[in-house]
Amino acid sequence: MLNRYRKHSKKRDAILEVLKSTDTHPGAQWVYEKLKPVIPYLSLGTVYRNLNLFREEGDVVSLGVVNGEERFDACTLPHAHVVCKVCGKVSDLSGETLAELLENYRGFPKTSAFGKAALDLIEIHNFTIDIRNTVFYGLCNDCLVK
Amino acid sequence: MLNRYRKHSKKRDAILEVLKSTDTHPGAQWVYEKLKPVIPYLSLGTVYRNLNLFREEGDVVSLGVVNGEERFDACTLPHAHVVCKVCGKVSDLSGETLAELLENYRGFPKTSAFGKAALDLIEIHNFTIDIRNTVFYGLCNDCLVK
DNA sequence: GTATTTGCAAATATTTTGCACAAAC
DNA sequence: GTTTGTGCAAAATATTTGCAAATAC
Repeated sequence: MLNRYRKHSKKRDAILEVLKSTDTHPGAQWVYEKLKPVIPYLSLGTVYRNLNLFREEGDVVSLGVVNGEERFDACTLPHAHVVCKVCGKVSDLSGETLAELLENYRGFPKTSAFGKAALDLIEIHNFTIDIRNTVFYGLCNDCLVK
Repeated sequence: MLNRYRKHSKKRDAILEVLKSTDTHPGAQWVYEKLKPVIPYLSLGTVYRNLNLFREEGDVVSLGVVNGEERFDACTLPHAHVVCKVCGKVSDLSGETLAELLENYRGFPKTSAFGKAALDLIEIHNFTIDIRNTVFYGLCNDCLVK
């Protein structure tokens, strides 16, 4: 898409595109299985290499390892995530909801545009937090009733 | 310690003890290396098996995978964590600080004893969150200045 | 004596890497 | 034509598991 990469590659385009087409926050295997029927000469290694490239370039955000597999989000707007410990489902936490969580955090400037998702770094406990990598773990409603 | 396990084991005791003795939120390898000089006939598999047992029994909390390694906390009082993306350092987030974060979350009962760390499950976005597994990712001050 | 725990090594699962070939520019 | 990207297989890494021997009760 953008020309930040050294050379153009159809497979790289396809990998980013399929990531952007979903809100399931998938891992490498999912991307591979989704693309393999369309791009027969695709290898899993290429998916891994490009996912890492995207992360380094800031085109995707890693949500960490869920059930042994690293999960990614191609939406890089500042937002946190909630992860179900049982089924591994990952859902977005809207900037507005997060703002409600954080707007009264001591030291956080009340006048900031956080509620408008304009800020993604906050100071907390001597850590500079990237809110996009912040994960709340718990149980989704489906797994809770079981 | 407690008799919830089927049979007593000195090695199991030692593994839980060394976990409780530190605030570094270590992984299996760290526990193994710490104990190996003291308990020569200790195998890494035993550490893994007991860590999983502790987690199932609720004696330790998993903080998820940091730099490819699962990290644990033997303090099971409700508290969240902040993790440095670069060096992997894990720090505790006190119940009071977390309460500041959450006390104005819409729908969260203002009268609850959350600030006293008496509550560790919160409802958010259709997820029931276990705050002990909640992780804020970012940069610690040491890594930020570099 | 029976059931559980452990050492050890092999198996598993995910991700990374080396290298020859292909594609991009 | 040089540089970058990819397929493929092997390697690396963390964790789990099978099984016989050891330990707990």
